[in-house]
Amino acid sequence: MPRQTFLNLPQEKRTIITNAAVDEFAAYGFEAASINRIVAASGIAKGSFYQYFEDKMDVFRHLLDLLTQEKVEFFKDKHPPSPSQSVFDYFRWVTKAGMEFNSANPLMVQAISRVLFVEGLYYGKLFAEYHQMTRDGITDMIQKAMKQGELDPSIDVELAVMIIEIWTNAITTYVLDEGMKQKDIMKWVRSAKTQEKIDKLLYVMEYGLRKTESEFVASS
Amino acid sequence: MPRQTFLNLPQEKRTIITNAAVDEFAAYGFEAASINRIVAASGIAKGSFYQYFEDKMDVFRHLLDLLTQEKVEFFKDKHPPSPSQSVFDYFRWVTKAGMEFNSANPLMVQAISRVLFVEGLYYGKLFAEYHQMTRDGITDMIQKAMKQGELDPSIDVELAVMIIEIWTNAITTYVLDEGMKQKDIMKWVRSAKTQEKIDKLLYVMEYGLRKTESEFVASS
DNA sequence: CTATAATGTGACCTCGCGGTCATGTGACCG
DNA sequence: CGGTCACATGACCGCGAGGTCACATTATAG
Repeated sequence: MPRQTFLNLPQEKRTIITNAAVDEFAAYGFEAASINRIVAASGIAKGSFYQYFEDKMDVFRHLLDLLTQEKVEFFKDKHPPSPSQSVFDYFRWVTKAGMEFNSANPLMVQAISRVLFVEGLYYGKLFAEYHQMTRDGITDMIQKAMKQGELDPSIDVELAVMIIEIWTNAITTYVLDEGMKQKDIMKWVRSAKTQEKIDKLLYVMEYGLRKTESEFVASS
Repeated sequence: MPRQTFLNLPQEKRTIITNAAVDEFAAYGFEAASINRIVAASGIAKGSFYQYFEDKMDVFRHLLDLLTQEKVEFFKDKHPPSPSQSVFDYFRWVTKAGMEFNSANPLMVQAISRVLFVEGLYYGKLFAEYHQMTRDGITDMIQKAMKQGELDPSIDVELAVMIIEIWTNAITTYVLDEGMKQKDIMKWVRSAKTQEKIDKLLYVMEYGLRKTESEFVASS
């Protein structure tokens, strides 16, 4: 958690510092991110930085909190198109809303996901928590779908979770990597071509997953 | 390329140094890998290290060469089970043979893939080359399959390549991450349970991909 | 045995890192 | 006005990094 001193700062100054940190983490990841560069980019003294944050991890946590908060804010107004959707429709909706959010905050998302999923893979506790949360969410979704009779109950849940997780990460990575090359990432994300590509990806996944366990056993 | 001095070394010594480098890169990635630790683990002087290699990148390139060479060696004796396979059978075979190779050289593969795919994503030329090579290989495979009438020619090739690539990476990561937790990675990879899981993954992918473009358009 | 070339060595260099702290500054208050 | 308190500052610290180099050691050749 940032120190009180930071919270007392005028919002404008906080924003400058936050943005500098986002840029730095997005560009260099956690290990290689340099506090010297962050303070230089923010136009503050190094001593000030350490009046605001305990250490490097503390800034990063702050960014993570900000992102979470903004994501909650973003999804608060949105409602899934219809109450009794199929899981796949729901998942498609979540994916697309997520893409909208990511393209509205590309650098922020890139900074976080780079640290959490890339470096975190190798030395992270934060990552382990996040990872488990995601898996739990997906597991719930699948089990709910089974109870509603949308998915064959003999399906391998663990496997389905893995598949959905992989796809989610792959799509996020794709949107960030490809989208960042564009002049206007949001325009690119919303373009018919991109949307069609994502639809196809989801479709392939959905179609594969719909096959039941029994069918697999029978056909293999 | 390593210096001549290194090539003149007795093989045993070269192996010690190589292994130390593999351990280091596997444990820390490229940026955070320490030449001090490598020389300490190898029992050589730092000066000697710089008589063998130009710099840090040079050792890594050497490991990459070694891996490539060993992979070629490994696949040389193996033959795809039957000459006129379907692409999917062929792909399944490649995937499984790759898993065998990876579980025979887990640390080496982990070191390389960590640097190339994880860190390389963000600052790599080496990665870009490797990436393109993989994509080209997969593209060839798909186009060949189309000409042989195994795949609907209206399929989106670029999309299919993307899907196959994602799966390959996901499976490699899964095998390394999960397998490294086991006592005997090779035993784990060869176990019926693991094989079944991989079969299912490939099956989901295959089934989704088999749907033709036209069917997709019709159903969406 | 001597001359020469090839290897081995670790003290040393510079650099930038994360982090500290004594001191400066200015707004507010009695 | 003096005193206090929150905030600002940048010189400074220790560390470990990648990399160098003058010198010691060993192998080879005549």
